[in-house]
Amino acid sequence: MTNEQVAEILDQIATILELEDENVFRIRSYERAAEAVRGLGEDLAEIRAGDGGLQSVPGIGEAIAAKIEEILDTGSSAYLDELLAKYPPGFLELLKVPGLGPKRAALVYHELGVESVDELEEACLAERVQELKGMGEKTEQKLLAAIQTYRQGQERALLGEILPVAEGLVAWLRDLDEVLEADYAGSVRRGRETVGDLDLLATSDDPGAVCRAFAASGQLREVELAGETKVSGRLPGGRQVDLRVVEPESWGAALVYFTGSQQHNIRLRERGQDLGLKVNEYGVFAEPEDPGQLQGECVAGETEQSVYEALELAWIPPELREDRGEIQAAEAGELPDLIALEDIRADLHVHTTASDGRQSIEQMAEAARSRGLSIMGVTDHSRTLYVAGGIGLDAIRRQRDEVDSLNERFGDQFHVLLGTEAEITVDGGVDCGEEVFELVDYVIGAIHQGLSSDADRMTARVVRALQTGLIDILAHPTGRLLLQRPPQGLHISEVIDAAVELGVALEINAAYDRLDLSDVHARLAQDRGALLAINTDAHAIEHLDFMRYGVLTARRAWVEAVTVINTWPLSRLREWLQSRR
DNA sequence: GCCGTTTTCGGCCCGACTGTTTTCAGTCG
Repeated sequence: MTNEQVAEILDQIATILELEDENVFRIRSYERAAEAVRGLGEDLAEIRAGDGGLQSVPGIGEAIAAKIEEILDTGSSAYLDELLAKYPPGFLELLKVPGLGPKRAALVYHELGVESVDELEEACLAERVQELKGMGEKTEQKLLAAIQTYRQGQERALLGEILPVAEGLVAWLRDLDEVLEADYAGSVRRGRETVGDLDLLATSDDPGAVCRAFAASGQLREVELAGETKVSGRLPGGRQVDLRVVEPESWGAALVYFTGSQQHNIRLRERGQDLGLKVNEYGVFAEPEDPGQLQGECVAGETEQSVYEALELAWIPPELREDRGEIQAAEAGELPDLIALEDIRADLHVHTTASDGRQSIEQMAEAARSRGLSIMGVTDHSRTLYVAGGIGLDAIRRQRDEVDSLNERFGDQFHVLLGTEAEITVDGGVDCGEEVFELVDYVIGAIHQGLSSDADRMTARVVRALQTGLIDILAHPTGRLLLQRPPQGLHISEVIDAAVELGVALEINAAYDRLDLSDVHARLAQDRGALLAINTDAHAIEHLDFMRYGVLTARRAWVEAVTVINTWPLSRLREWLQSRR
């Protein structure tokens, strides 16, 4: 049972409790527990066996701990099964239709016997929904439109697909005369690996004008809602976009509010309550002096710093705003000094035409240099990876000569290291013979084949490969492809421990469909004392720009520059590689 | 259901928008 699977069960329980009109705080507890589980780097089984057990996790108490233990032992929850039995199979799908929440889903089920999205559509077309209490003709039409939206699918998109779009829209907004400031917020600003929609924020003395201009701009395929302070619509690809425009004095408060995860925001507001302050998207407000007033004096709001300061907290970087301990750290003045893109000197995982890349070593090196890097490592695939044009000894000899002459030309301006991306074989061997090992400066180990074996065997295979002493960096450790292929069943905790013991650096592969290690795993790795490497795995010049996604993931993992070998100067990097031989 | 330098019981974030309503429920973020 993976943490994600357990989290999904907890979420399902919460969803059905909503249908049952249960106590909202009980529902929130399940939701918070699910999020807490998703934020764990270690497997639940491991935490269960450790000090304090499952209840050491904030948000998991006696009752939910018992349910998680049952899920870990049996693979399911009797409580969930009991709840599910009250509804037809597939009923929960109904709740994915935008605008149809638990109350109305329960209503159409009990009153009309609607059990699925298809049946909901039939009921709407038959004009039976509008006869229900609290429903009407307009609601029915909206539901029909929402069903179409739902069927177009694409619940989430990759960060790397959305971030450039967000930047384009922000630039467009900033160009408007009426706009004072503009930025993107939401999960994009937090740097989450996938995002559901795009949140934009702007300030203006004339919000209505900004909204009208945006709605009429042609940036959106369709406009779903256009008010004086808010515009909702869909991008040409169908992705949802929300723009909110606030007065300048609320800029910071709005940015905080629209950036933080729901749990982070709840924590902030609870903290405000404790301090006698009310926090909302317009500012931080003192208690009203006389009871007649709705709202007290505004004590902060123009900048994010002012909002956090009013809550007696240090400013929290957006990537940390997930309720994963950042508020406690900000209170104690113990926030990490997060790595930044400017800290990166090297990209150590780059392919060329020698295997399956599109450009030569020289072209990739020039491109890396023009991007401000001072070191690049060439790591074409090793021979056994036929499908990617893996190369053998002769080709690596030629690369060695080419790299050496390039370095002569670059002098101390830039340096190319020669590596190899060596295949980890099914038996835990490393496809890197003695002669190749002597020719290269370092070895990246990776698995591309035989991905289907079970977790115990997979873990043993990777650990054995690390123990050969041949590998300096373990590439994309779990092999996941976001929205396509789940991570390997791999006991990541054991792999991390082995990496720490053997001094192997674990990669955060920055390709935005991988981001592997993930944020939670990278955080665990740093906590355990592992070294990390952030590499683009570029197969073409433009892929070198993926570095930002790797850095965002590292920041979400609370990673500091000192942990990441790509931030080291050449002398230190060389020293480290030498010491491993 | 969780949690606690004011509590082991009694609290628990806040607001916008919409459509249906004579004052509010549902949904969303």
